[in-house]
Amino acid sequence: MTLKIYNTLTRNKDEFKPLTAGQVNMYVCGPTVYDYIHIGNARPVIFFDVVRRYLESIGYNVKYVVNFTDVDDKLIKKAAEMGTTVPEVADLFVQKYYEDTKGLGVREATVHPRVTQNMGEIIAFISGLEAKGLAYEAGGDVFFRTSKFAEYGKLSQQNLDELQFGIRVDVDQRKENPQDFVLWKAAKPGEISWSSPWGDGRPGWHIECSAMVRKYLGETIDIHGGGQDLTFPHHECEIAQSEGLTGHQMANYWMHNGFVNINNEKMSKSLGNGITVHQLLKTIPAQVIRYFMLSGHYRNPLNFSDEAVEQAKGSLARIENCISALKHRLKSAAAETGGAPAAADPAIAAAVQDVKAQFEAKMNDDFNTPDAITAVFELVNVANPYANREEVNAATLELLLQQFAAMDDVLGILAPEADDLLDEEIEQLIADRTEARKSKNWARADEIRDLLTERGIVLEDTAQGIRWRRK
RNA sequence: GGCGCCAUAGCCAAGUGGUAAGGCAGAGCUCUGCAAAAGCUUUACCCCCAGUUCGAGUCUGGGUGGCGCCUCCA
Repeated sequence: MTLKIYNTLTRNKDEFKPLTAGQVNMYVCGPTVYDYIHIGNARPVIFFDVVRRYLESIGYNVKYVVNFTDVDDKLIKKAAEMGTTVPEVADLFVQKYYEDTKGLGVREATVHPRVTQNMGEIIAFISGLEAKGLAYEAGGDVFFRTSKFAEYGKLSQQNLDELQFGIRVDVDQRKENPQDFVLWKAAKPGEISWSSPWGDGRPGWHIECSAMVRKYLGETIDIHGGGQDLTFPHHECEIAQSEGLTGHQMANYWMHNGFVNINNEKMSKSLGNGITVHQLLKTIPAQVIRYFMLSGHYRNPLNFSDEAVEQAKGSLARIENCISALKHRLKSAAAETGGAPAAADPAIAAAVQDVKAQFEAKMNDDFNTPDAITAVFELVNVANPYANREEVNAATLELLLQQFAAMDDVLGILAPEADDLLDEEIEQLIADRTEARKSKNWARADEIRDLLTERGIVLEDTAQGIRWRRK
């Protein structure tokens, strides 16, 4: 079974073939660290984390690079507002990025390079472009000469004659062509700057990714990803720079995720409806956020709302209850079988194989996470009836649990193994309730159950004794 | 103006031309001391109009509605 990836470059689901067998080099455009990351930023963060996890799960060694843009106009503005320096703003929000993404269960990238720590490579890159006639200097700024790169526009399939340049930002009159873009910006008085052959200044936005991709991953990489808004101009410009300089294709597969709307509206500063991950994690478990993000296909728009969160919670509860039931049965099953290991139930084993195959087939189909989640529910639909049987065996329970774990290793939607130690007081209350129930003292039993509910512990009476879980 | 995306049940969301997955919510039932969890049952003329086809949610054309990008927004 082969992995297919929708490639923005070809507008087609292409079969994935890595440059080097068993190895995937992948770059995703990271945040500009001038503020907390918001729910929109969280989508590529979570989605590409899942891409990376899936590639690893099917045996690839993945080198995953996510950059930080730690100097630009927004940082300069923020530093002025906060009465501090650009590096301090950057350090603060890089730190917050790590905290928030860790909170979302995201595995750290192989490398998180920062623009300001790669200034030599960036300047060398621009010099290389200049030497090839692909860049020109004008008053301390350096621009990319798009007229010298015939394929400019191939990623976004834009017809340059039809583009309306300057629709949002006035065209700099020093440009030879309006579509030329800046590689190096001369510093204004007092601005943070680095010295260069063109005077003091700082890099333009696009050049950092070209320079860091080349440095950390090579001239041609396997996968380059980011939000769909980056297709043009950002990724288009990266291609122009990198392919202009090296003469080699920059990335074989270009992936772009869709946007997150909030209550069916575009998230924007003017609407004031931005939500940071930092805020979100205070009230919503990370697993619920991940489930929500993965419940839609990554290229489709996704609408965030209270209702969507509630639905994600409810859906996850079904999976978690199932796993909780399996674990509970496993405890008593281990005691019942008394050491004689039984083989897994063949019908269940076959069903588990089907689920495994379904999960992989869906992930192989351009990372169809909504359908992959359906495979998880198919397993729930197999596991629940089994967990309700009078007789179970440990091997089957373990097989089911392993398959849940394997899928969750990719999706990361289940809460990590909680510390099952209850305080003595709570243990005692549960024991008291069991006594009360034996003597049919229902009032006392219900009283204790209510007490525990208030403490966030849900009790479930089963044929195999009390099962409890944290709410 | 150009390029591109989307439209499936109350909600979310898949769907390779061959009788429309899955989840949430709702209703009823079973189990339970009562619950919870679980199980069973239950809900779609796939935005509209043409066309191609033995057969269209799926392909083509035309509408309608929503959205993204067009130089620093994921």
